[in-house]
Amino acid sequence: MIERHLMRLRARDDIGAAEEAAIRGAVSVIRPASPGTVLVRAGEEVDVSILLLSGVIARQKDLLDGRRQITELHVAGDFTDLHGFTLKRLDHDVVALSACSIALFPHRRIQEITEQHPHLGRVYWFLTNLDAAIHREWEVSLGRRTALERMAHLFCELQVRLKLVGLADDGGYALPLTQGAVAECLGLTTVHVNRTLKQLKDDGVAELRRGRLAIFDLASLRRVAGFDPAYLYLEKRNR
Amino acid sequence: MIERHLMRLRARDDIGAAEEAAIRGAVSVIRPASPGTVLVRAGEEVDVSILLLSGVIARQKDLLDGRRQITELHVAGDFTDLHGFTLKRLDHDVVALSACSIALFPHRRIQEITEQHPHLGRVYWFLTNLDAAIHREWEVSLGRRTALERMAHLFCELQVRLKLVGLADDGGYALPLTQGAVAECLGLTTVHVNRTLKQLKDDGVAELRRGRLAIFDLASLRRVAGFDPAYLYLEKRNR
DNA sequence: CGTGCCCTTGAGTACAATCAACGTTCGTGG
DNA sequence: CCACGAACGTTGATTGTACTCAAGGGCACG
Repeated sequence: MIERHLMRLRARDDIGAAEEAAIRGAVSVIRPASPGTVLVRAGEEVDVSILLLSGVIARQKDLLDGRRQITELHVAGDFTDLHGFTLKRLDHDVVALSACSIALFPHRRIQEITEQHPHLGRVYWFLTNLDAAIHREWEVSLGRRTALERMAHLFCELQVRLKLVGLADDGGYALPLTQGAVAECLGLTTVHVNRTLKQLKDDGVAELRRGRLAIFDLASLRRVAGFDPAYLYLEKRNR
Repeated sequence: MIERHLMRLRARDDIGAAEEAAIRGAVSVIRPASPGTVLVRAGEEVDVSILLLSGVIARQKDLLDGRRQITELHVAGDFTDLHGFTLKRLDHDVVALSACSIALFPHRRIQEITEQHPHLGRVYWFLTNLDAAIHREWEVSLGRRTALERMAHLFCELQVRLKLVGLADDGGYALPLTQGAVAECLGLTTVHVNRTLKQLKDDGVAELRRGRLAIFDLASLRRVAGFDPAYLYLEKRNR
C-alpha cells in the first residue's frame, strides 16, 4: 500500500521500525482519483498532504490567458504536496493526469512525527528539498535545453525515479500522459512535442505510445539529454 | 547584522525572544565576498549554510557546453543554501554577483534549533519551501512567459522581496547585476536582454542603469508581468 | 591613457509557435 | 456489433520571437 513510499525513503535513508510504524499510523483515507481530477486547487487552505500510491499526478500553474506550465510530475511513492505542511496553502494546482490511487496524510500527524521522530522529520524535510532540486533542473531544461534535450531529460528523470520504486527498467516504463501533458511539462506546444517524439523514435532512441515509454537505447537517451542524475540525490545518506 | 533576516522571518511569523537568541547564537563567522566568487561548488559536501547580509547571490547550474541557468536570486536576509542542511551537498553553485557580506550558520546549530525550538524548525523548513515556490514561478516564466513578461516578472518579484527587508520602494531598488546575469536568470541571451530592457524603458515602465532599477510605473510593471505575489507567501502565519 | 568588460545596435538565421486540416483511437449508446 | 462523436495524434505551410554573428561605443579601473 504505502510500500513504494517506504522503498523511496529507504533508498536514501535507514528507516527504523518505530519510524515505519509512525508513518503507517498516520495514513488515513485511501481513495481513487480519475484522470483530470483537481485534487488541490491553488490558494485553497490545506491540512492534509497527499501520498501518491499509483498513477501520475502533476503540479501545475495556470496564467490568466490559459497558458499552463506543469512544474513537477509525481509518481507512486511521492508526496504531491508535503510542502503544504509549512506553506498552509499551495501556489499551484495538484491534478491527476491518469487514474490514481492516493492516501491522505494529516498535517497534525506530520507535526507529531517531526517532534517525536526528529530524524524522520529531517527525512521529510529532505523530500521537500528534493522536489526543489527537481524544480531547479526543470528550470535549466526550460531555460537552456532544446526541445529534444528537454524531452530526453524528462524521460531519463522519470526512468530513474520509477526504477527506484520498482516501476521501470532500462527498457522503459508505463507513462500514461497525453502529448498535451508532455508539452505542459516541457514548455512546448503539442504540435512540437509530436514532432520531437517522432525525432526520438526515428533516431532509434525511444518511443511514447499507448501510455508506455519504450526506451530503445538508454545510453543514447542519456547522451541526448546530457543527463546527470546527481540532482536526484540517489546515494544513501547517514543519520 | 542579521537584522534583515529577522525582518524577513517576522514578516510571516512571530519569533520569540528565545528563538531570536538561538538564531543569534548560531551565527558564527561574518565575512565579505567579492563579485564572481563561487561560495559553494556543486557536488561539494557542506556543513554550514550561508546567510546573506548584503549584496546579491545566485544559485546557478551549468551545462557541459557552457550554457548556464540561474535558478534563483538571493538578497539580504536570505539563506542561500539552507537546503544544504538536509541535502548534504548542493546540485548547483552558489555565486556572489555583487560585493556581498555573508554569515555562516553551522548545520549542527540548525539541528539543535529544530530539536529545541520545533516552531523555529518549521519556520526554517518553510523558508526552503518558499525557495521551491520561487523556483516554480520561474519555471512558469521560463516555460510560458515572453521575454518582456519574464523580465517584468523578475523585477516585480525582487521589488516585493527587497521591500520586505526595507531595501526597495515603489520607485525602484539597487540591483547590481550585469545584463549577462539577467540573461542567465531569464533563459535569454545578453543581446535579447539588452533589447528587452530598451523596450521596458521606451514604454515608460522601468529602467536598469548603473546597478539600479528605476521603476517609472509599478502598476504598469505588474500589468506587463501579470504579477501575482501569492507565491511569495507574504501573509502572516499562525503558529 | 590604455585595456578590458560591459553595453548597444544591425543583419541574417533558426527553432519553435501558430494556423489549418486530416487521421486515428477509444468509449458510448443505439 | 456497429455508428458516432470526442479527444488525441499527425502532418504541412507559414510566421515570429529570440538566437547568432559581428562590430562599434562607453565607462571604469589600473
